[in-house]
Amino acid sequence: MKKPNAKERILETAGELFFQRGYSGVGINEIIEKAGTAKASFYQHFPSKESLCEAWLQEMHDRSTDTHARLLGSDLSPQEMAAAYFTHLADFLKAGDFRGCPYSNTGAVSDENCCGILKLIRLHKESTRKFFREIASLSIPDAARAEAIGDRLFVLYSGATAEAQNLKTLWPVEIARDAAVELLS
Amino acid sequence: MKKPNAKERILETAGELFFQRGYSGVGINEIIEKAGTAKASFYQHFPSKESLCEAWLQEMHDRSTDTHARLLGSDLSPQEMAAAYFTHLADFLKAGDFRGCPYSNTGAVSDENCCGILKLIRLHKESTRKFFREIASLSIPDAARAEAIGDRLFVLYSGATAEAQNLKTLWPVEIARDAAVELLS
DNA sequence: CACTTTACAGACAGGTCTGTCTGTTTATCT
DNA sequence: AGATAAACAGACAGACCTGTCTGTAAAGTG
Repeated sequence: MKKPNAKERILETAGELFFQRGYSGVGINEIIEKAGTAKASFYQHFPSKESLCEAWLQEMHDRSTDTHARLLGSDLSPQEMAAAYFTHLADFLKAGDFRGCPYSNTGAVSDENCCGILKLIRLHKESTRKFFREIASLSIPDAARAEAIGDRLFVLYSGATAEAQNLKTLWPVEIARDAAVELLS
Repeated sequence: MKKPNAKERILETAGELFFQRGYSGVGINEIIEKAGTAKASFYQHFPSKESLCEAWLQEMHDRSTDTHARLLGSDLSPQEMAAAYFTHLADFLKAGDFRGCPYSNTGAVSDENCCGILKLIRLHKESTRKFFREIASLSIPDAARAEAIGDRLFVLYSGATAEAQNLKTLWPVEIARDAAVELLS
């Protein structure tokens, strides 16, 4: 517990740095220095910086999948689920200096060459969209309408994250949460 | 008209490149090569790459201010104004290979050192927020409610732009436009 | 014509980046 | 103890970056 192996230390350190300063703003040298490993060790575990980024995105995606499942499996009402998820976002942003969505931020500096990264971003976004659609389907009988409302929740969530980052404030999240609760009532 | 001066050529070329590949993905050397100027000429007009970025953001902001004023001064209904603005966004994204919001994308790679850039981003975002609040105030008598609805439109607009970029598709814009029209009715 | 401004051409310095390489040290397992 | 795997340390190459510098050519103005 005190001393995980090199791969885990690299992944954890890189995650923090990528999140704080963006994928393109952090170099391998800084990562290995802060993780306390040698460069050779890094390239033994990850063939490239890009693959490290993919591992990071995948790890976060797995965690968020768990969160979605836990919320959907809870006994909260749909409105409460959505509200809890937006509150979770607010806590996340507050704790992380309003750095916004790691997926969107990474996508903003990835060209079409990084297709592995772009694929993971889309995977996560579609998964989040599906999560909101499922919430919506719990309180809206009409399936087509539920899908449309779920998509609206998704767009609200994304906009709240983006603008909280740009403006370094929490009101977009609160606005989006209120709108989401209204949409589900 | 065929041959603007060096400064304008640099600004125009840099604008296209920054938009297509992001601020951090484009170097001075490429800009001046594509603009057909010398490096010395560049540094005669712009003290740094960062100041070039600020000029670019400022230029776009001025244009969007015009668009806002024109829309607000038109004889369209509030719903039509919002719908037109989202349609404008759809056209913009389609024409630009779904590169998303230049301000948000630039902000994602700027740290707190680039305070001039960050200030312009916030300026533009607050200005867009105000634009949506004014639209909302045209169809919602209660001032406080109008402000809240305007903020929702703003968050929807931002989320639509972000997710259209991530997913390379137009449905977030259509979803947001429908939601906006509903909010204003 | 002389002068000044503007732009061109491109070398250069000093730094950062990814990724490769050589070699040493530590830990684990039989 | 001996063997094997993992991690260490760090130099190095090659590319790219911003910004500075020297010098030349063209264009407008008195």
